[in-house]
Amino acid sequence: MALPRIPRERSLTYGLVESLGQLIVTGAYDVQPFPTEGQLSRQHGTSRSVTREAVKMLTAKGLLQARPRQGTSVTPEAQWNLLDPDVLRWLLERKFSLQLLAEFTEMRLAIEPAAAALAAARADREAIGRIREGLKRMKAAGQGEDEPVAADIAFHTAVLAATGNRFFAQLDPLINTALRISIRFTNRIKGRAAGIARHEEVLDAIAAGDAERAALAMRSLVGEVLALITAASTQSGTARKVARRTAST
Amino acid sequence: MALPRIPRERSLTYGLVESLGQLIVTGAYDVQPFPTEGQLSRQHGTSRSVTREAVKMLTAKGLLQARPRQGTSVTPEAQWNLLDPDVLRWLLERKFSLQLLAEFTEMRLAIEPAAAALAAARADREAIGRIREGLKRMKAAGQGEDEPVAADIAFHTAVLAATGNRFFAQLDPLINTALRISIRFTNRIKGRAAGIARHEEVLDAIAAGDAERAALAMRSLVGEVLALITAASTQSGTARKVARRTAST
DNA sequence: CCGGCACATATTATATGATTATTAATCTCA
DNA sequence: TGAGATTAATAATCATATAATATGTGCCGG
Repeated sequence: MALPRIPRERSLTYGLVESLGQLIVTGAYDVQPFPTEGQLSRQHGTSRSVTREAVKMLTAKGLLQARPRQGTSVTPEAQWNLLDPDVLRWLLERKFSLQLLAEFTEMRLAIEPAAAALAAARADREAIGRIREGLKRMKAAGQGEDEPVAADIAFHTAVLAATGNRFFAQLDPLINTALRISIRFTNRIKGRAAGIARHEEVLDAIAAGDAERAALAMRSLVGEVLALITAASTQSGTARKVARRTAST
Repeated sequence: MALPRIPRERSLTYGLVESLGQLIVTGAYDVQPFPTEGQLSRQHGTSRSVTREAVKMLTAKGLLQARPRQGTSVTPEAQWNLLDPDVLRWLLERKFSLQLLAEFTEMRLAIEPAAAALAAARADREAIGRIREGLKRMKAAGQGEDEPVAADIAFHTAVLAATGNRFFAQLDPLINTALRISIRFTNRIKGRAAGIARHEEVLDAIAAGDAERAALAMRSLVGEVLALITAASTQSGTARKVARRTAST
């Protein structure tokens, strides 16, 4: 069997993109002006080529803008491409806020029920099989840390893929990232048993080709998550605790 | 009054990103292998710095990947970041397909009703004012080419902004691009009078704070567009005509 | 005191050439 | 035949130089 090709993605440039991306989203450059190319190079011990290429990548993601004489600067947050997986990841991992997680979950609440409905309408056998597989993994998973999370993610990924719609599928990495954070968070509050039952409901409806029921089931599933999040953002004690825990990861 | 600052965005690098992006999405490199850095530089008359930085930007958008000895290559289409405004624009403008437009509209059908509901629930006076303004512009607009389109886009933009949710707002440039194409297309088929009435319905519901009605109204609005598109993709005559017209723009 | 205009200047943009690191492909030898 | 060494192609990185471009800044005339 073919060896799982190891993607490098660990060049100086990519490393710098990661570092800078995280620094930017955490607001490190909100007070001090963004350094010039030369300063950046010196600070990170990279040549100007590497620096420039990293800056260009961040520009492509909407985080930076550069003009001669004026220098490079962080773009206003409204222009950041939140739908870029890297940007969302940096934000959720490095500048966690219940507000942001809630807003993203609001979008999930729009997307995932529709995805379930599309999957049910499409009724692709193979795709449904993969959803079922995800659910099985959830049931089989012990109380460890990693596997239950991976299984849950596999379930949602499979639903998105089953839509046969490239844009829904494209949301997968975003939802993955948010789920990882989200699960870490909701697990604190309630057990997983009820969750599995709800997931089962979604699968049943999709397998039965009942789009409407699938959408409703998925809506209640995601809606519950959103409810937990918004509830927590009022009782700020929990919120702060999670924020701290996440930031330190 | 402050002069409208002219964004440059017309450097060699950005120009090359545009050219290459369009070439890539149109499948120009599906048969021949992607050129090496040196070849690219010669072909486009740019230095290697510019070439490399453009390639890096396209890498950030998921269109390219590069490894030593193996060279640069176009990533499989599934990995393209369709949610990047540039990528979507290149695809819709240079490689128009009813299939893609339909898939995007399916996503709009998930997003926009939810956005309308959120806007209604939020009931931000000022934001609703901007929606109303968009509608007024639609009514006032003559039969010219540009203004009605701009007004329609302003309406949808205002609704997305009124959600107060950054992710919904982030979808704005994508929906703008798709709308421009979409309108160009649906106008061929039916007049605009009915459209205005539907838009009015959405505004009324939002202004009344009736989330459910707002969602329903928006759903029927977008649903109609989707119906037109899917209907057209069966009778391929129209489809081909639009495709040609779009490609030549 | 004010407004406009030329100009110096800091910074990014572009160009060029050389060197290094990586890795697919090839070759060698047991 | 297969494992290990070698080769070669290519991106990655570095270093340096020149060009383009805004943005103050100061001068001048009113």
